[in-house]
Amino acid sequence: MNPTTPEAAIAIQQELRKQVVMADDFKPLQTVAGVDVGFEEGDRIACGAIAVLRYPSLQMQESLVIRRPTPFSYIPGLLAFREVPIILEALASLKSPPDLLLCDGNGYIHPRRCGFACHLGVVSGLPAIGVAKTPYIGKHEPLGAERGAWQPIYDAGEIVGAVVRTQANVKPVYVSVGHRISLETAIEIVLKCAPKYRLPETTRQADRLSKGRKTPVSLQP
DNA sequence: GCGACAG
DNA sequence: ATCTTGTCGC
Repeated sequence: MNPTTPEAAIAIQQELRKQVVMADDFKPLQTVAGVDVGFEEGDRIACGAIAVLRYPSLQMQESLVIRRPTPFSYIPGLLAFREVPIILEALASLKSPPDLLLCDGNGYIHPRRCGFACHLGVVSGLPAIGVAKTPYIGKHEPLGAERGAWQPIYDAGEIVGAVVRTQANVKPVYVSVGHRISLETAIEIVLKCAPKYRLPETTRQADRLSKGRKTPVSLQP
């Protein structure tokens, strides 16, 4: 699972995509985890963070941060090979594995239908959802301004994900299947995890941790 | 052929 | 992703 060339990495993605399960396959959620990777010293150090929250209260249950040398530079389409290894290592150190992962980055919204969330979901075996902050591929109809509004994203005649408005009059997020979940359920969970801010609470906490911040970002100020 | 391109 | 202050608005 450690490709030396982009071609080898692409070959791995094409194998992993066959293992992606795009239907709900998990027990009632008790915990959801946000995963994020930040970088320091201008890309030399990768900082992997995981925030495990209880569901649906979204109260922090466990968090963890680890630092490792950065494998290689970012290549569009191959983000997972740069960030999945450190997250896998962090996951293995948790007291108890989360019931579902909310990833920073796309899942099925990917040129080969195997973005970060699919990749991490398959190799970890855990249910996963992709939540990206900016568009990557595909097109969609205009989106309503109210919280909860969403539109499917199409690419090559296929629905690959959805643009979802998590807060009224705020930029939407891009949601897609990672592993062991349907797009419909993924949208529902993302909305439940983002009751107050644009990004899911899981992602916000993991992001805070990966940036070395110590004080929790407020959920109820 | 010429850009665009998650984090 | 990261480099970076103040500033406009609710």
